[in-house]
Amino acid sequence: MSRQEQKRKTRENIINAAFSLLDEQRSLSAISLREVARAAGIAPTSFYRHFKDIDELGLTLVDEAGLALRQLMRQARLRIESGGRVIDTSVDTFMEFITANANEFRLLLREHTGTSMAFRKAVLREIQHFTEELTHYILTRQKLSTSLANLQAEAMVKLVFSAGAEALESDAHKRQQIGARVKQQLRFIQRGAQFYAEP
Amino acid sequence: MSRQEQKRKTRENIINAAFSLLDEQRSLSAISLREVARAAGIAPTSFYRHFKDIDELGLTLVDEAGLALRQLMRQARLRIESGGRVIDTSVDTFMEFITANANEFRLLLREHTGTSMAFRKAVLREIQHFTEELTHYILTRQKLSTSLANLQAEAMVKLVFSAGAEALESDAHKRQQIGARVKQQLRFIQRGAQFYAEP
DNA sequence: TATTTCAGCTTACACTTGTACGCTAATTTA
DNA sequence: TAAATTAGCGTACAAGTGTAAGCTGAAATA
Repeated sequence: MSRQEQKRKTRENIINAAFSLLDEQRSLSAISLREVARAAGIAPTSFYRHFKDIDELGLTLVDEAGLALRQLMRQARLRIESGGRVIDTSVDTFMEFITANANEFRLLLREHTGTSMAFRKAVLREIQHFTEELTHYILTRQKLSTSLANLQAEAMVKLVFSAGAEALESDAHKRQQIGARVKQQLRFIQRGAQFYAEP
Repeated sequence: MSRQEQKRKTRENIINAAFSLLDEQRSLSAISLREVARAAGIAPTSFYRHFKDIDELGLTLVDEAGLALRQLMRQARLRIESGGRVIDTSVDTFMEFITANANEFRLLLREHTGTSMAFRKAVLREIQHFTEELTHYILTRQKLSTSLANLQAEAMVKLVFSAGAEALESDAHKRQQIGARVKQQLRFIQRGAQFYAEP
């Protein structure tokens, strides 16, 4: 096996090992370099061949999670364009996402309010990206000013993420209830924003 | 000084010391018993005379922060009853609260998505209490079913807390903007819920 | 083929952590 | 006053941490 190839593979092992450690009980700041190395099957000091810090690994993980989030958005868009109702389809897709990518989403949630400014900013960037896309989408669907659309999008994203956080620690049944509730709440916002748009 | 009195005082020192350590960079799970003891001016082992665990201290801190939150609610109610506009007054009061009690609010925010199930549940209880009170209040002001009022209250609380999180790391100017935004978003929800109430 | 590069290893060190154990001195109780 | 209680302390230990230093063997390069 080529050297490059091997290195890339080990790096991937480290990343996967780290994600596997980020369950309900561990945050980024609570996993140690040695622990990650152990889970990745390498010596502690070999870690440095791939990342300067454990913080550098952390930022990489946030980026990866953000990537997954963007894939989610793309999927939701596709489903909507092939005839789904906007709110229902979006929420359903989101709920599927956090089921399939629990640790990635948990990472984003936790580090959003976490102890590292760098991590918080990294997560915020992902969320803002999410919000911007939604703003743009709203503008194509409702007759609203940009600023109203942005307010609406921001509120919606916050509610959806907040519902996602709840769903993350619920079983399938409860999760469906949460989904139904947030859908209704999103409709409140949609109607309300529309109201303020009219002269 | 009486023994009881002295003990209560030391306990308070421990609690204050812990709060002072919970700044932007530290979460409950990241402060060590020894650190708290050091900051409180006692020997590490003396800590055990007051708390079984550092987790027991953590729950105490969450309770204290929740208490502060309830005081905030009472103050908002008073201001509204003496003639303030509901949404504006509530948001303004909330923003004052997180300015004056930054570390307490930060604790609630962090542990809400934190690594300890016990802490998450403790915080959730406080937020639910908040939501219930708001639901009740909405019912006295708007003509809505209980379930619609509850949906509305839940959405509002989530947006306010979310805005609080943002405000926590902003200066006074930005904080005011955040306040203005969330006020508008709350009006969306209010209008939207009202819409769905009509036959 | 001879040389250089470098991913991964072992060893080592100085720290920090939680907490068990037993002592002291002052307050409380009898 | 004599005895009991107890808040707080000092010492000690095992376990974990990050990371510096230097080695090895195989792949890449010349």
